[in-house]
Amino acid sequence: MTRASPRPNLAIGAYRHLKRDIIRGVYAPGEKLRMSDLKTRYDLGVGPMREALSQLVGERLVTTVSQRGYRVAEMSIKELEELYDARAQLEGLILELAIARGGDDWEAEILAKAHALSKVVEVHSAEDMLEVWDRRHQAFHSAIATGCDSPHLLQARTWLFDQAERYRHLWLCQTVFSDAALDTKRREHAALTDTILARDTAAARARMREHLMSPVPIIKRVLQQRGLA
Amino acid sequence: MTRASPRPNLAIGAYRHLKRDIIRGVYAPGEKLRMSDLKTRYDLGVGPMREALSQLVGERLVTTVSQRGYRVAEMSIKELEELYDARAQLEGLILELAIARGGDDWEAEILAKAHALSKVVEVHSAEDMLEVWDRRHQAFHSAIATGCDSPHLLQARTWLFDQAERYRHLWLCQTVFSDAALDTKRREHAALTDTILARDTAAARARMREHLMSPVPIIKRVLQQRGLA
DNA sequence: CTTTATAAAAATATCTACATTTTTATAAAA
DNA sequence: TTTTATAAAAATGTAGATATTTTTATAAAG
Repeated sequence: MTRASPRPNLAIGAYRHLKRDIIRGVYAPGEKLRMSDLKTRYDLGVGPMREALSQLVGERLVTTVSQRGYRVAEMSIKELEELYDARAQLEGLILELAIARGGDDWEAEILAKAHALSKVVEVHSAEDMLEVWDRRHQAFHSAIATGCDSPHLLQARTWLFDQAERYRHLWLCQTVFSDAALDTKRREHAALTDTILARDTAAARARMREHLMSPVPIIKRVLQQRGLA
Repeated sequence: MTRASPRPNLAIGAYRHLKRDIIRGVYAPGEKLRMSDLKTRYDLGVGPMREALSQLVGERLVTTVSQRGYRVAEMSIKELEELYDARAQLEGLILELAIARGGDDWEAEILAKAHALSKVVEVHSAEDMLEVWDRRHQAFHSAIATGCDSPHLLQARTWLFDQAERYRHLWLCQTVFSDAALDTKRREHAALTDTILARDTAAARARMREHLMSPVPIIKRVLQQRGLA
């Protein structure tokens, strides 16, 4: 009988909650995070709140200068472009390794996840985009990546994803896919899956890059509208 | 006149100090980090110490379970092998991008750093390995990587390096290079530099991988001697 | 108008006391 | 011997008080 899992301490809840709020754009890029406000919003004292912030600093979603408080990390078009390029590059590497290393179970998992994703035939709201489509979308891509059989590369991938998530959130909230757009995405995913199952590395990499970069112009426009250079 | 930089808070110093101690093996893998001991050793109270630990948890050098305290992350041969493979893969990607993107200044910087590294003609102690040779060695490799022109990929690289640093430390402390070994390393670095300057991506990648993986058998033996599977 | 100086208000960072949880030591039962 | 129960000791986590630093508001000087 293993020991029961202890109740998570307050810092853990605050970390999760604040991280989620940052990603969802509750705070503007560069916005000051004042302790008096945070204590109230997340219902805890200074100590655990500072712990949560420390972790988010380590994750680069929050910046800090001693005695000058904490701020949400900035966003910019320049960062967007470089970040998405970096993600596409790493995803290409991971995909190549997965194609070389992944077995039958890996293929089966991709097909299962692609199927679940394709079953989303209509979305009505930004909430649907986030909670329904994008969950399955992420699961699909994770299934592909898992074949690389490298926990550390997957962690680096996760970190880049976390950095990109604020930008992705802009895209997903801005964009409610029409039926036609969903159909287009379904085709993209199917074509990507085909190249992967065919173990055609070059084609898979090209499709993956194109697929990953497709939200960039949309996000760019949103950032421009918000006056972020 | 810009504002003076405020004095770093206590958590920052503790973070740096503890991180350094972990990397240098002051604590064994998996060792319990007891707050009463940490407070004394790093001369501060619970609050800032917990902040420092939070950041190290985010960096995966420390693990924690609520109510059960903190521990230094484990090490293993399995992790060593996967981590070094991941590093070699990412370094290969970064090298390929650097060769495609780097200009004349980048080449000049590599030559300068290679030159400084080659000037180390003898090392007498583990301290020399760390403070003299390895500083220049890291600077050489960083100069190469910088050409990829992707801050996010470089950050992912840094994170992998941090994960590897405990393992590297075992190697560097275990291994005081003889003059002959230094000469061999010098040749490796020169050959690597040649392939880079020749913009021969395939050859450069192959040499880089071989070079990066060369400490693995040594580290493996050290881990085995210490009973880490 | 801008700059400088000052005081007050607000924010930041840390320590300590203390409630809660976990671990350790010990004794008894199986 | 191992397992169980109990109490004591130790460790963990947090709130609140407080010292320090920064920011804001205001007035005076240039």
